[in-house]
Amino acid sequence: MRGEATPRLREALEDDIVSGRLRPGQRLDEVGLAERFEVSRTPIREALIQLASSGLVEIRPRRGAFVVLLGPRALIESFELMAEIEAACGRLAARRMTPEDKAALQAAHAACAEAVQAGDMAAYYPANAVFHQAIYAATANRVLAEEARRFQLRLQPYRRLQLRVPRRMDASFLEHEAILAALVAGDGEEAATHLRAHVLVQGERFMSLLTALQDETEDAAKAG
Amino acid sequence: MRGEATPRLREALEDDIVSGRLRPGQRLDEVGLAERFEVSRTPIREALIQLASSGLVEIRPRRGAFVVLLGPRALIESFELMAEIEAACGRLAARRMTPEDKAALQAAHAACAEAVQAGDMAAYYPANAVFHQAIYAATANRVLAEEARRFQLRLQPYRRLQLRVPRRMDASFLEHEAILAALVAGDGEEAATHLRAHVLVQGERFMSLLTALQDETEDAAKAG
DNA sequence: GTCAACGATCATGTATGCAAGAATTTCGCA
DNA sequence: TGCGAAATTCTTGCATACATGATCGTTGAC
Repeated sequence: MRGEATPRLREALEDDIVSGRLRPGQRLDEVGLAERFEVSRTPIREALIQLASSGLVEIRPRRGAFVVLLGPRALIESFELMAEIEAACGRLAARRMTPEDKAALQAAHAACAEAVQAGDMAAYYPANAVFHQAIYAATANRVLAEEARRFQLRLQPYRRLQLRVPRRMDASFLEHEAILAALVAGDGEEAATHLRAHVLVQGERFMSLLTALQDETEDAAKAG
Repeated sequence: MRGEATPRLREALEDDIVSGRLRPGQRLDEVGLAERFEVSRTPIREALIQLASSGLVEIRPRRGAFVVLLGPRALIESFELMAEIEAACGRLAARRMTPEDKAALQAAHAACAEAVQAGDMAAYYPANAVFHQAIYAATANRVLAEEARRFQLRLQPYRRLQLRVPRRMDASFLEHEAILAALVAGDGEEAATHLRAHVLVQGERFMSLLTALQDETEDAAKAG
């Protein structure tokens, strides 16, 4: 294996976490990972440190690395921050969008529309991510775009659960319509407001889902 | 050698960079640092990776670690992002400030006032940082506050140069007054607007200063 | 029978060793 | 004397070795 190992490991682990193959709270054993990826512990450790800095992993000194498990409070706060970042992206994107940016955004929106009409949630979520990334790109601010992408990744493991919220996809798509309209019209404040609400409502829906799941778990615990 | 070395090294290097003892663009030799701190290369590498993730250091594969030197474009973009983050902090803080938060903010403002009256720039800059941190704390959102602090650190090496901008301190203090008033009045949008402008103007002043310095450097290069 | 303390076991944190790529210097040639 | 190429040197990236602190099981006391 010639290429650099650490970046490859970071991406692989990142993908495992974001895709849900590694669950929040799960312990990441250095030796185990080293064996699995057929490298020594050193690049594993370096990858884990990077993931910790990007917020996907938590390293407790002398106790090991764990896939970050955001508590209810941290989740609310994270969605709130994400909402503000997205709002900022919308503000700036509305003012600076090039025709190419608009075309890319509309294409992403069309892909979302297709997924909605097909009722295909599995297709909607990546399309949704692309839609938002198109907004990031249109800000003409790479630092901001990178920050937005970081947080998108960070919340990805939790967003996945939203698949279980009924009719969320249709609502999301309607919100996208309003966002797109504001952006195309060049109305930054309007775009910011819609985007903020769009992300916040996701967070709220998610929190209710979470409490519901916790109740289920508690009931199961009591029953078992 | 007691306690963990890596966190200590990270903090030490962070401090060196933020304080300006290590200049942007400077190379960070692993062996040299290992000797200086009397540890092996391993914890040095881990500290550097962490600093890279927090944006203070850039690691170029096989070429070493360097104190991040933000180009003009990245600087503008970073200040723009910082402006949006601070604006978001203001929006939320205005709505959620407790009496304790207000007291802390007013105390920080008073410390700034003292520095201004004394004409003491060296005292004003830390006081200014405390003022902004008081706003972060008042958001009641630790994730957001942490993010704001990260970027404050990241831009610190560049802000220092602003000491040379004449009358910036007085202008900054007047802007603080408007921000404080909006926050105490609970007007989130007003606070956000003032904070955004406050940070953006810093960025703009800084950019003009930077181009001036570059001209000087070029002249010196031509002359030398 | 329960709890606490001690010891064995294991994982992490750090040090050291080694190989491959980058930087530098020197040597050859024009 | 100036430029280019090869070889040397140096540094990074990864592997391995070792020590310290955590975890878990066992044993003993109450």
